[in-house]
Amino acid sequence: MPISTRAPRADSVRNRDALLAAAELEFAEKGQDVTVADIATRAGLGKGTFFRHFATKDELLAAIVHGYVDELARLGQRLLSSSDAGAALLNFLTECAGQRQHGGVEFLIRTSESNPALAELREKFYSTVKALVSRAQDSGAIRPDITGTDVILLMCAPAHIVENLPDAPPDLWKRYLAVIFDGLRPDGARQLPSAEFGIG
Amino acid sequence: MPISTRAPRADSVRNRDALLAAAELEFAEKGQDVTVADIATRAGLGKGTFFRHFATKDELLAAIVHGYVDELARLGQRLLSSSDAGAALLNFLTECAGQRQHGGVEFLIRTSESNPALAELREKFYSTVKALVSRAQDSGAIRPDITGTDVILLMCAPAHIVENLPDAPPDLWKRYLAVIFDGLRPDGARQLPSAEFGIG
Amino acid sequence: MPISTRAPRADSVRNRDALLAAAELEFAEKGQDVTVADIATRAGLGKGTFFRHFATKDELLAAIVHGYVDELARLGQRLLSSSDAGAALLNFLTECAGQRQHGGVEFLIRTSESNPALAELREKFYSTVKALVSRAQDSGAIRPDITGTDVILLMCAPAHIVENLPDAPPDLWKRYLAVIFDGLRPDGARQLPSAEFGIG
Amino acid sequence: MPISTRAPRADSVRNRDALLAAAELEFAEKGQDVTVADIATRAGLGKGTFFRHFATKDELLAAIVHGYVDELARLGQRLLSSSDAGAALLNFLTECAGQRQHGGVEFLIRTSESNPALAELREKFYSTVKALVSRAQDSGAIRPDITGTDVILLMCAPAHIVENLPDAPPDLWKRYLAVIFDGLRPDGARQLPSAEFGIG
DNA sequence: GATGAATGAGTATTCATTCAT
DNA sequence: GATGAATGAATACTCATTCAT
Repeated sequence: MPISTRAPRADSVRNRDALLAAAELEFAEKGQDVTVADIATRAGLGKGTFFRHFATKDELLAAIVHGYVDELARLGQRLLSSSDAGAALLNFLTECAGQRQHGGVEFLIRTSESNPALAELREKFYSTVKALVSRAQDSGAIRPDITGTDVILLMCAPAHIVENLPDAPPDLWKRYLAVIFDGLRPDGARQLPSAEFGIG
Repeated sequence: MPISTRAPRADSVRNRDALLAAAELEFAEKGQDVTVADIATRAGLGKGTFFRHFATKDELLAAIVHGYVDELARLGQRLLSSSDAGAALLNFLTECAGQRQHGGVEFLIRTSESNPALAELREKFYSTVKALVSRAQDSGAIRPDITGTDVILLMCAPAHIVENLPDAPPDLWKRYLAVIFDGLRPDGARQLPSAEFGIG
Repeated sequence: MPISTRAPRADSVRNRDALLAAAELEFAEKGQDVTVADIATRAGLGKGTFFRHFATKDELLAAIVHGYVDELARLGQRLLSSSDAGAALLNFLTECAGQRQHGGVEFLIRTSESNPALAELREKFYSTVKALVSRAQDSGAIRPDITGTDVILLMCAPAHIVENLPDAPPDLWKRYLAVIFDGLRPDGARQLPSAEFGIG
Repeated sequence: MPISTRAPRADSVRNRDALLAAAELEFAEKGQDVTVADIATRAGLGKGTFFRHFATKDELLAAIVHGYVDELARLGQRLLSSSDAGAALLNFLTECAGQRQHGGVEFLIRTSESNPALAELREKFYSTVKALVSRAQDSGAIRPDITGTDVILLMCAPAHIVENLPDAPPDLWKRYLAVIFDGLRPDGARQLPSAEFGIG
């Protein structure tokens, strides 16, 4: 098969990426009220093209989340071989909270099983986090009564706290990640209630 | 004057309360996308009745928030005279996070000055929290590098973390409040970044 | 029967008049977009009272028109005995166009037969105008090819022309009544088309 | 480029025209209370299609008025070079009053400056009428104490007079234009009151 | 494959009219 | 009799999704 069959595919990939990038920018600027038309226009494409790539607006959302969480999961995997397990977890959480689309993990947590690709990724992401937490606990950096589920849930808090906060410095979330991470440390840890809940 | 002259007004109050209650339930269930029609139906009333009581959907929201935050502000004021300042702050945060409509404080933080009653309440609430934090710091229960703004922002996190989480035990938020509160303690506190932001 | 039975009736009349007066003021201020609530409030009454006096908003409108047109019809009757028939017609048209509620005649013209009182009044009003026109023609003040119907229809024009005209002097309508009246005079009158239409 | 690339646009234009036509019919039948839904239905289209073509109900109105008045303004310009200035003005006024959508000029007079295209057209239209009047006065066909503003305002009267008049012959308005035009003639003209008002 | 026109269900809000008190 | 609370049909406008070109 000649090059001609590849050309449209290359175009198609480019369009898909353009839509994803445009959507991220739009979401970052306008929050949840973004319209499909806005995304398509920003990508320089027609609405019809949008729906050729994503059957649904939600599917685009899932694709964004997938790309984002996949990246984090890979990072987590890499950090599993770090020698300083406590620093590894902190690095990981910093990346998780710091990215533009922090909403990714939240979305992942709350999305139903309807999307198989996402469900699979979720398993991978969760187990990675749990492994990171486990190693950090073994190294004494994190208190032992904390579960992987706890960290997964607490992970989104710093970014959410500063979301939509007018006039806040852009790295304010680092401050709240620091507080929460201090809360995860063994120093002066008090007894925690209700441990029986596990996610994933 | 017999009760009969007040009766119609009593009905009206009952309806107003029904609308507020219905709205809280709907918000809790469906998030921010609740429709006026749903609220009215849930309250067993017609749409028109909704608008007799609240000129606008936003006005209802403001009313819910006001009632909720006002209660918390009063509680905070009472706790200011408690002898154990650390316990007082923890009690306060527990109340804040534990109520159904935890979104109230978040809403308060992000609302513009357009509603004077709410703006005034915000001042009162903020200064109460700051006073509680200050006293807790003086008593040594809270680390000194934390500001009132920090506590105001962190306050909403526990409830938000568990929001919309399927199958979670109803008091799971207490666990995350405990972690965050441990992070606010002086024990093993690490240096915090970017302190120059102040809210209110 | 003692005085007590008269008191409510006096009140009733007072309320009805208050509603009529309030409605005229509201219409004058806000045009056609007046609401029943506005009228009732301006009259210092409840909406329920409004509907006790007028089964329908339209019925109130009809009542206003009736009062207004009735006054004009009486004036017309009086002017029928004036010695100067031309001046009588001009006086009459001036009154018709000059009143606040000039819309009355228009309303009368366009209203269906559904309101018997109004239908009867219409007959009286029309015949009065026709008589005034006829006398003016006999006296030579008005051209002979003009019908009563013509005058009835032209009557509303001056007031309508200046209606809703921003910054116009309040008596601008007199200017256009003068032009139209000059057009009704015999001097230099040209042939008129299509005379076969008769109203009333 | 074959026709096929233009075909979708042709459809769109057809729909736009259908909406304009439907709107004119609806306005003519029901006055100002026409609903967007009615217009769309009459055009055989969905509501959404209406808003694809006109961002707002008012914008459609403006489009109708613009098309109509623009045509009249062009006619007026052409008539400016006619040799019989009096006949030219009468022709012009006949066209103005005779069109279905006579409301255009009225709308133009009363519309605020919010629409720049319309504001510009208004200037053009006004100056054209004023020029026609001026020429007619110079030729002795029109009395000298009449202003362009007077003619602009009087212009709408014939059509308005017969508007919504049941059972009236369709050209009845010509009769009232004739009367008014006779009133504009110098023959037997009486003194006019209050000349100091100027529009445009 | 790409485009953008068409669609129509959905949303907040208004207001004449009814009815319980 | 008076009141004003309740009602719900009606209205302009939005937006995800479909489909003809």
